[in-house]
Amino acid sequence: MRIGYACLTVGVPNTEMKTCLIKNASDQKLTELIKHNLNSLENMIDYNIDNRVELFRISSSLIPFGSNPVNRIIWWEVFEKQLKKIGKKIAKSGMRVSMHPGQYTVLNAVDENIVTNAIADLDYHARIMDSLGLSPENKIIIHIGGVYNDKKQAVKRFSKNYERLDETIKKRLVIENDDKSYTISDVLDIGKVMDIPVVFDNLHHKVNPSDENQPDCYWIDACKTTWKSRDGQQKIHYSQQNQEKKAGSHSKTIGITEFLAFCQELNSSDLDIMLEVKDKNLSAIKCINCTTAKKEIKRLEHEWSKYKYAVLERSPLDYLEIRKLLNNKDRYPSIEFYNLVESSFAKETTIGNSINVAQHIWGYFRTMALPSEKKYFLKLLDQYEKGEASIKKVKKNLWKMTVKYEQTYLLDSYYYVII
DNA sequence: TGACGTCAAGATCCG
DNA sequence: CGGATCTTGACGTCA
Repeated sequence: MRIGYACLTVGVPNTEMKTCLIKNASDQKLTELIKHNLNSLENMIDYNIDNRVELFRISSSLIPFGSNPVNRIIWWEVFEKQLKKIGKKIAKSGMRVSMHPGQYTVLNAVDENIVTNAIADLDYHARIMDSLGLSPENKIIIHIGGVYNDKKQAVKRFSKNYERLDETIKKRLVIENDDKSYTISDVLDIGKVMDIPVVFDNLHHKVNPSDENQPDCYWIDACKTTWKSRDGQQKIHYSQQNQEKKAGSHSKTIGITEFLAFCQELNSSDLDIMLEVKDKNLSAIKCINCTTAKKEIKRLEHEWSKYKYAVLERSPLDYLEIRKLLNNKDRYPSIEFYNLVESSFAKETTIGNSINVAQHIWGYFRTMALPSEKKYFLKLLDQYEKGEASIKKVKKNLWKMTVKYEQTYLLDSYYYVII
């Protein structure tokens, strides 16, 4: 089982995707942006390799306006070398990547212009995969599209337009159930007839269920038959409901207990699970650590080094509890560990806790900080205590110091990520 | 015509 | 002027 995350990596410097407004999209600007984004992608891939993340979705915004005529850069030639280099890293590490054009790429549209745009967009996505030199198991996932008051005709148009696609797209294309129009049984019907692999999305299914009432594992098994050996291991999308938002909204983090219960229900574990969740790589590593066969305590200790100050800010009790939990080096208490982290994140920070943690972190720079830096920090902290400055501002200052004085231990801390 | 979803760019406000 | 916060953009469907 491989578990991964989508598009962006949180808490890792130099992994941001840049873009611009279409009116500012000059050749020079676009070239700069592409160069920047490819560097970010390479950093994300490096991060994934270092952290044993073997499944990853590449953002569609890698090449700004990648399928818009405004972008006339022959990027696959200009950046051929770096693309090949990144692709080699991916393939060599055994990582599987994918891409997912958004809800606005509609292959079955009535308007021919929109269909042409959709095909151009799929061309663009396939070109990325091709220029990375990746095999057809690295998929491009789309939804069926609109209904236009006549699902039968709409499906027919999907099939017809699918046949117009180039082989380099077809060999990678995968279809997925959505949260509004096409249920998993709709998509399975299409996938079986047209020989297209089907991705099951559990949350879309919850929001837009099939008439046939069956548990998730039934549909996952049903989708399995659409995955041929040339397609690689079957993939699904997994997410949890954000309780504070409307149905279908992704949760901030993956609740580990709920995730493991889901995994328990699965009939087979030869499955790739793409998480769709706000905290991205954080949840991916959590789920990987709780399902891995390599139960090494040092993995949890490494996680703890990143989570500890964010936990301490919310709950000193949970902080002590986790420290105690990780004391025994013969155990691998991954589930208890993440349950405690989640439980602390459910609590609010207090001004007292935040000041305590900020002072603790200041301790890393105490000996090298300039008097002026110390004065500014103390002033900020005083303002924060009186409600005149935000904790964000305090953290920003501490981040600046962390970078300046190269405190590597703090550079990875989620203290700066989870605010 | 606006909501939907997503994220960063761009615009504007504030001290 | 720099930093913080609000608004816009880019895409297509549907109510």
